[in-house]
Amino acid sequence: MTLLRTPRLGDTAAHEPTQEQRGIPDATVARLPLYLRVLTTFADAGTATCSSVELAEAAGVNPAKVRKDLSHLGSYGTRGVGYDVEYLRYQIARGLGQTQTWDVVIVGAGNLGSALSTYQGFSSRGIRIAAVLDTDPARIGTRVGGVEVEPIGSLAAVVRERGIAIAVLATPTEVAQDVADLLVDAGVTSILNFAPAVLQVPDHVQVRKVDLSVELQILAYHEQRKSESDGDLAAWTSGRPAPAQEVLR
Amino acid sequence: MTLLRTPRLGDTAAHEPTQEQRGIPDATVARLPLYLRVLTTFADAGTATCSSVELAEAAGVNPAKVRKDLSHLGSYGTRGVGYDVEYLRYQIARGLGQTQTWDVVIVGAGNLGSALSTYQGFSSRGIRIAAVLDTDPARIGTRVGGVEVEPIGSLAAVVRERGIAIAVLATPTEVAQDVADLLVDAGVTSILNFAPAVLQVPDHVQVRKVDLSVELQILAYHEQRKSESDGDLAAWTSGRPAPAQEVLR
DNA sequence: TCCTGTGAACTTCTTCACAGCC
DNA sequence: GGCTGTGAAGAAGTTCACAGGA
Repeated sequence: MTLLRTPRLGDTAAHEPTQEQRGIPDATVARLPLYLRVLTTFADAGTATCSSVELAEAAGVNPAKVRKDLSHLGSYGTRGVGYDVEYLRYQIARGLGQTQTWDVVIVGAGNLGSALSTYQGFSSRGIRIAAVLDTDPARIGTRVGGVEVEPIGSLAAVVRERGIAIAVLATPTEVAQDVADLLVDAGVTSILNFAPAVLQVPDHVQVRKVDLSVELQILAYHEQRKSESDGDLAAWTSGRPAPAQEVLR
Repeated sequence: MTLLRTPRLGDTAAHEPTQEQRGIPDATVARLPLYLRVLTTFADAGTATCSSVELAEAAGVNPAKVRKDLSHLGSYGTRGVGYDVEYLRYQIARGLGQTQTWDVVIVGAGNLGSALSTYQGFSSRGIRIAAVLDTDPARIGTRVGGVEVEPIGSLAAVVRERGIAIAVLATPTEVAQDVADLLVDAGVTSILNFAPAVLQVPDHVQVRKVDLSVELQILAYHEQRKSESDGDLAAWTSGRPAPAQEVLR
């Protein structure tokens, strides 16, 4: 047995990313808002200081992960003591870009769009619903969540005048790509897509997708596995008929 | 310097996971529903066969990833040819546990709960909204998406009688933990949580969280980075005042 | 003593590249 | 020749464990 190892790439330390602040890992970015929320509850409760363990417990993650995550922002803790709640809160907010408020346009004033428009909790997280658009004349002019629904034709003007970079796509799937094209043309560079469609957009536009049925399908997969190991290991061949939900307790 | 290394765990190869079918990687499970959807559009278009490249393009992922993902289910392709659309569709559905329909209860008939109740597209993915519950007397008895809203007191009976394992938590944050406790007591073992709260549940209950503001906050973070590198590298010190959104094109 | 910050081990996921079969 | 299935490399993320400052 030889155990030869090819040399590793990525050892080109010649041009390091300069310093901190050059790119926080995706996984960390996804957790920072969670820490922020926890710190806000701490602050509301009058807690001035917290340890990584306390933060971790409240956020439901591993303490080492908290420390590693925070270390990507800088060294804002004090050894032997912990983190100053207010100071850390500010630093995370700054790292996330929450020192400014981001105006967002929602396209689609259906059930989901309306739900999002009325969602309490955006404003305290640096998000403001600046406009809601729809094509349906019956919806245009009505108010959802304090914002008047405007025709989709206003998109370009709305984006330009209100300096909007982020859009929420909450239309039916069939028109999702067309709306995405309109958004890109209007100058939007980030799209949160609730339609179960793969959007085609230029490279400079980022898309995040939230797929509600996928989430349930994932849960269903794990439920299936539970019920498989839950006694009836027996039926385990191939396309056995659906075992009826009563089996699931 | 000693360089002592604690012995490695996980070398107990004595009890290997037996075979395939023992656990599909999480990342793969999260993508299978996407493939399923693509295959359905292929089938609707009359396509009988497809390659990993075609599937990958339609799903917006890397072809190698598609093949690796599918290999976790078994060997259902034909070398030199590709995959039979119908056959693969069935195999993925089976792998995901979609040969049966999963009844789901939604708790909270507010805007979000209503939006979910009326969401078209669950049914074709093996999900059926079996019940919608709320505490508000004004909502009880009304119909959302063809289902009559029932009082939260019916939870235990509903879960038992309809054999429900999966719940959607779409209540205000303040009551989320209380409702989660009720769900667990009623026998629910999977929760899709839309409330921005970290739920405390027993080990046998799995929780997936969808946090709408977090998604927007992540997009905002990347927007911030774009605008930083977009010319004004200059202002890069510390808590500089928000640069007004006009900068963002 | 306590708790952060971090190198390094470990795990998981992604991508490459090619052997093998049609 | 074309395309799958997969070992192995590479990248990213997680966790451990401990050095070191308060």
